[in-house]
Amino acid sequence: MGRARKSSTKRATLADVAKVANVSAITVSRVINQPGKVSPELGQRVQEAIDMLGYIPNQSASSLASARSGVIGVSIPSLSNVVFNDVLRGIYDVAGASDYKVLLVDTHYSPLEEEKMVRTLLSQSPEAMIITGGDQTRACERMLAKAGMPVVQIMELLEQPLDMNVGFSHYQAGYDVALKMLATGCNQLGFVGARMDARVQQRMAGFVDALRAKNKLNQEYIVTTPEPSSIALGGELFRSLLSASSGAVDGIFCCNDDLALGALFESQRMNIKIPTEMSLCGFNDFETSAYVNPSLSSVHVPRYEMGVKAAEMIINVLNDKGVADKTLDIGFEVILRQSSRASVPPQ
Amino acid sequence: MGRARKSSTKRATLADVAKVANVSAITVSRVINQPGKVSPELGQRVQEAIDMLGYIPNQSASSLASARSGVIGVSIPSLSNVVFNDVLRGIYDVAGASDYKVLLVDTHYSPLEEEKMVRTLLSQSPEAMIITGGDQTRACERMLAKAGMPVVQIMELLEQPLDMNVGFSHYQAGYDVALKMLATGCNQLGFVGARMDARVQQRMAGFVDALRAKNKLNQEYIVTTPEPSSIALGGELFRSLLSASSGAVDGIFCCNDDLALGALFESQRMNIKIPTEMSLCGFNDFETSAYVNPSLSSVHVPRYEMGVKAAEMIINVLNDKGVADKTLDIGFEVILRQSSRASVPPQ
DNA sequence: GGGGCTAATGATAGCGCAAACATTGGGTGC
DNA sequence: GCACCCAATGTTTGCGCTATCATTAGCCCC
Repeated sequence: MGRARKSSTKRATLADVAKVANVSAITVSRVINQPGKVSPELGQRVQEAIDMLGYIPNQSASSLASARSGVIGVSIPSLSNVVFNDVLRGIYDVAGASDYKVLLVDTHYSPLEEEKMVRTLLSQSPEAMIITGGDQTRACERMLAKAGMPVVQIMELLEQPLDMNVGFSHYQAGYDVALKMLATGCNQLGFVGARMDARVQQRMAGFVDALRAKNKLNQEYIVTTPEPSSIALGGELFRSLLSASSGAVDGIFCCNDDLALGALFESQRMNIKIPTEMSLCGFNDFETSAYVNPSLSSVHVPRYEMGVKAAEMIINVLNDKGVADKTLDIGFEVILRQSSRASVPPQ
Repeated sequence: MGRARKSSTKRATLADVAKVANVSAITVSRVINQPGKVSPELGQRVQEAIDMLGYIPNQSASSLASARSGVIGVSIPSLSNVVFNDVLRGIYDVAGASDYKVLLVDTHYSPLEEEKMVRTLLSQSPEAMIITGGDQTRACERMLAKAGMPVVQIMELLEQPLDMNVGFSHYQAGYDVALKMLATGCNQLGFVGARMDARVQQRMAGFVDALRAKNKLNQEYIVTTPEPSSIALGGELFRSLLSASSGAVDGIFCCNDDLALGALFESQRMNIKIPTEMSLCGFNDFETSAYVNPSLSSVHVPRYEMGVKAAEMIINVLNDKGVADKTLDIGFEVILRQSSRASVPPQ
């Protein structure tokens, strides 16, 4: 099958182009990679041969010969979590502008799978890597160190980054949310979390520590599950927390906006008044959160910028421009909306 | 900078491993690629050498020597549109299970950029390609044809697919939505669309044709914009349509759930009763749509399955298993919820 | 006007791996 | 006991490209 094909059955090579243009192979290579080094007339002749043959360079051969792949490896925990979309967009935008390709893998939130995926990425000889968080296995860290390439860890701020780091403090964000919710008059604060990956745990730790510091911590008001987040789950956990607290809770910090929206929609169905009977705050600031009624308080994170900065750091290092600071705190902002007591006008 | 590095400064090669294990290079290659062909003792010895050196195969060299890259190229119009996430997840799940890597590019909804990106993908010598829709440039089609590899076009059903095709009829979906909305008692139907890519245009065409067939078409009730969709935009377009129709419209088909949710939230703020004064229907069936109050009618599409099927088709062809049918209609389902007159119980 | 430059092009070699073919050393059948 | 076969391992070669080192021709300077 597929034997018969128009024109030559095999992909054209540099040598084919060279023959047609009546030049040496290396000249064709230069027309493609260093056009300035070839005289305009010859360049044009070669270009015509390239077009005629529909020549597309073989990147494997190029990588092998030059030890440069033009690939940046990126590892994220989940393709379905919208949060990573914006980051990815930032990475792709910057990488694309510099003619780097992005090889993307999904670790399903598992360090072991991450290790396997990083191995896969490394086998492609990327020139740099962007990975999520700091939960790598020892073996994974060793591979990365051995590879000796620029690495950026994103999403969170690490104590001891492998190399470079762009993120923000989830702990501080959780802490700030607690303080703000207390300031708006909540007295019985609860926490709802799902998936419970490292970053969610940090948010929770900050939230809990703040409550403890203010002597407002009630362990029974903390509901978590390893299940992945969803709006449906947010509704369920909301009900769980209500019954666990016998309805005493008057404010809930949900570890992300999925859960928070689920809680908000469920509270509407249960006829619980928001924010008068119940305050809600999410995390990640989805677009929906700003427009739902009542609008949802959340923590805004400049995710696109985080991706951009991570990619820029890498491009700079690859171009020997150096990097001012190996660690960048991209920050966050707690945004109080109508789902919080001291409500502000929409948007 | 970065000169000093632990252990050998260069990545270990097959030959290095071979020397340590005191075997030939090809034996090491076999341990990795065809373990059954090596005796267990030797295999073990080689494996130890691999572990000791932290050897990671060089995929570029492997691709060059074997003419197999293990890469599937995937091209989607947008990284930020959630719709493609589920499809991608399906593709990644199937590809990963068969040890194929996915190289993903983003065309920003531009056929010209798609052409450039396809060229980039082809330079990586993928073994197959998954691309979105049927709007390729002539040059792009030519490249793909010349490459002579399996290609699956996804998201929509094409009249003349380049090769294989998995999708559904956006036209039919739009048509069905119109009929269903009319059946629930709407009389003055409007359409709101953004981005207006090929698929949105097909939905609109189906919707419009159905209205025309029922003699219910009013061109003034059609509001579109080339801007990308968002919830915010949904609210704006909703207002536009209301004023364009002097408030006469009693049902709106939004080309996606972003716009529809924006319209729904805006209608709440304007105190327009849904569905009694206004019916709404979106497209894509986001999770939010099922849980928002009132819940939003939408068109459900099995996106994850679409990704899975596309990847499976490719894997089958690559394994010479053949494919039953080169075109697969994955279908859709119009789901009426509380935002439609003949409302059904939530969920 | 000759030494020494640069710009433009070419020849050669080798990147790391696997395909293809070669070799070895038992087993197997009768 | 001998022809045959297969399993296990090795040798050679080349995939398509670019780094490196020639080579040539023009050119500048004093």
